[in-house]
Amino acid sequence: MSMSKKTLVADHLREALARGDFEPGQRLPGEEELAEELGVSRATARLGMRLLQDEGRISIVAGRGAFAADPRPIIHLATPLSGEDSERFESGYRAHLRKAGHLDVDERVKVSLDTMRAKVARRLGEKPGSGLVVIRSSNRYVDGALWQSQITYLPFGIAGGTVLMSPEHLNEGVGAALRELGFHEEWNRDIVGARMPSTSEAETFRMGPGIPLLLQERVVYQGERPLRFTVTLMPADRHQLLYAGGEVPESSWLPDPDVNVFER
Amino acid sequence: MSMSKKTLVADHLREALARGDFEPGQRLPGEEELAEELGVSRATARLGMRLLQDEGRISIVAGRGAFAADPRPIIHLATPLSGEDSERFESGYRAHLRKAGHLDVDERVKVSLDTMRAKVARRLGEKPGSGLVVIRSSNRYVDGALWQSQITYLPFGIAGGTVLMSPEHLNEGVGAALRELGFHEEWNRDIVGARMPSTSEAETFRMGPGIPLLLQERVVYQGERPLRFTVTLMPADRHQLLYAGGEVPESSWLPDPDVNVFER
DNA sequence: CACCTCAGCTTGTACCAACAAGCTGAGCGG
DNA sequence: CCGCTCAGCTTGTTGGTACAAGCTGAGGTG
Repeated sequence: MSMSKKTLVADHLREALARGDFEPGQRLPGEEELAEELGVSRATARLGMRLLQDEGRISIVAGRGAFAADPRPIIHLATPLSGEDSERFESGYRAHLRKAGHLDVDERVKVSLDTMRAKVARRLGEKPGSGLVVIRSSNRYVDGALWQSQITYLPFGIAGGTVLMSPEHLNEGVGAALRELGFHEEWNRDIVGARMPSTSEAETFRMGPGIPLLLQERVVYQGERPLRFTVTLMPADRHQLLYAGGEVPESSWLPDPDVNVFER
Repeated sequence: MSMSKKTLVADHLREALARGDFEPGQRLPGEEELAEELGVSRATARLGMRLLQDEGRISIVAGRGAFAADPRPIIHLATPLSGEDSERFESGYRAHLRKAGHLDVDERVKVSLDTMRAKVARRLGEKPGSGLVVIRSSNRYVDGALWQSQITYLPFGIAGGTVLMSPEHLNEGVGAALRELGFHEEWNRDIVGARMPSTSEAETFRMGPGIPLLLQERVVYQGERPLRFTVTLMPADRHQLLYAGGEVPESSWLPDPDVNVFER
């Protein structure tokens, strides 16, 4: 069984990467060079490199060349915390970003009002089409590129006419605002999945090919009543989610920055 | 700003799919047909279709054609449960698969003994290279294809010479076995991420291009002592993870089968 | 020194041609 | 009726050519 030539090209590069011939971020041989070295046409070399790109191992930039991938995911604490814990982590999150060399962190919040789409109505336990939802979209930008996109849907019966409808007066976050309004976020259900981004999503997140999108959906309840529904989109090479469960010792909450599911 | 032709091909198909012109699983026009219809070469039509494939929206099969994607993820309850709850869910998981029409469910367990790799040692809080680990790899097959792959690492000091080293006598699962040995799985830390599969991973899971791999790493502790480290690999079009947190009402544990983060 | 332009390198797009390989179903033979 | 073979359709691979477009740095201009 002989492999196809493009597979040989891909294997050649994969092995070189596994051997450590190239530091993360370092430039690899170009299409022309690789084609000559392995005795294939430029088209074939290109297809082989594309395989590596689709595996997320290299990043190809038009006009510059191919570079060894350098994923540095940031671990998010996804387990819901009580008030002061959540603040402690929030500051930790920004600090974590700063420590990784990302100084330019910006958050933009937009609030709008709309009728419920079918999916949102189902999550919030309402009849589709009928009610209104307050939609809070919060986009975090790091170094000018979209880092994380979050959309929170709140039933109008809960958020209508309250502080939750003004983007400015919400420094404490949605959870704290709900608490002040007399609601209690008692429990939540998260669903985590992944899919490839559409071309437009890949653009706004500035994701190269071969990078999946991590999706988190959270519905927060008080008893049987849904308080909010939050959808979070994150490029998977920059985000990983931490869930702690059971009787977690006080000292073990914070994530270990070295933990990373990409490591082999 | 005029788009490239392959982008036009991709847009043409994307819109047709969004319009609902094609049922999930239905065959789309082929490369040749599409090329003629849009006045481009077969090579260009091919590139355009590949974009859609990379987005996970269509699935291309050699010799047959392209088909509208039909993701039907199964929701896994990822929140650790106490004894009887976990059994209730385990049966629910199989039932869920059966309900989705997957009758051929098989699980193969292999056990081996090895020295610790650096990563495993770090998670289990041991010195790298020194200790031994018991490695339990459990692969679940559905309809003949690998559905989920799980590797559990147990320190030799815990699992060595016990029932955990024999694949057969472990119907109750690793958690129950640890309990019988006098250990208590008090709390855990999960990290969830996603990346694209390597070509070999894509083969064993029978994943088409454009489908990411969902990764879950779990370390289970008793106090400060790590009891086990489990890595789970799952194709993201067939798996989504459910995490419940806070004071969850008794009646709300089971996942709603209609919940699906892919729905727009 | 600051700014701009542009040559030259690299990847991106597009087309053509030819053959290989995978899949299905019609049709033949037992 | 069952099973096998094979024609015919569809995608996969490879080579070739040509030009477009993105990026960088050298070098000129003010």
